[in-house]
Amino acid sequence: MKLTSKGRYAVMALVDLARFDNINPVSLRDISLRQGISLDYLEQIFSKLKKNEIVKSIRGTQGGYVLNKKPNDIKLTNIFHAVDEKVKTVQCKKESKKGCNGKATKCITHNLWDELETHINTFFENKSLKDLLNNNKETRI
Amino acid sequence: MKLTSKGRYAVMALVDLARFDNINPVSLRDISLRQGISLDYLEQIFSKLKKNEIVKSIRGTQGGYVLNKKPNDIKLTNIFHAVDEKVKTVQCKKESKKGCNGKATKCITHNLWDELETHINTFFENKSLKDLLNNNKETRI
DNA sequence: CTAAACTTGACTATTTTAGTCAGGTATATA
DNA sequence: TATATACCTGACTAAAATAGTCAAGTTTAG
Repeated sequence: MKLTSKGRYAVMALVDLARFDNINPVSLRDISLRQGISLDYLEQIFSKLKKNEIVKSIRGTQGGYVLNKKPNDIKLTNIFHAVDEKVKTVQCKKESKKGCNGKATKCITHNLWDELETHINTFFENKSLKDLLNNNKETRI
Repeated sequence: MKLTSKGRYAVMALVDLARFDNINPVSLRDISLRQGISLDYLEQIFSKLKKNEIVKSIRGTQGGYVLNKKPNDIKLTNIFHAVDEKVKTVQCKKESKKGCNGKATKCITHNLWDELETHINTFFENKSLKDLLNNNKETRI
């Protein structure tokens, strides 16, 4: 099980953004350069972040992106949800008629995977952008 | 981030095996039928489980597989490790010269991903086959 | 008016996943 | 001893997901 680049990039970019948006909007070009992420790819990601009201955009020269909420109110859950990074541990549909794998009985490890999913999601719900900013004060450039 | 079928199947198959191996070795054919997993795929998986000394094999008619340890001593970690299901949250090599993404500075979210990885692995280290058997006593066929 | 920056949608190479397929070899049992 | 059952091994492959690229815009500060 691995985290995709899209999810990782989204978080990296937002942390980067959060550190610099106090004064002016931050351009994707800058984030791209600082974080080593393709500009085109960042554009896709920020389009989703915007749709989910995590960031606001300002067009034109000197434009860029700004956080749309306080860092403390942006949880990893929100970010991942925005970019479609979901935690999936089971194949079977929840509450489907037949249960798991088209079988009559619930698959024997179903509870386990549900537990795992909850365990991971809890982590994401308890981490906000603010936590990450605090974490990185030491290594601030 | 999602769990692959290989990891999920490995656990499902072992739980199935653990429930039936008290008397005789369990054939992959039976597991395949009960769990709805392709026999050929199961063979690949069990080859790895055997190499990692999680199961023993008995060849020939009436043969099959048997657990090689007590259910309490088989943790999810061991199973996942055996079938190469690893938890990967970072792209960058740990302790590489350049740090993350070929950059001079450690990527700003590195600690976060390490934390996440640990969080998930802790779950796997604390769950054993025995826990799963207990969990499913109610639904036992 | 023009360069910087956001906006949108389509396209694609690569990698991973989830298997299949085709041959084996060992052994219990009749 | 014949045979069916079951393990064993390696190569192959279709489909999906990932991680982007590419092209053609629109907006706006200066």
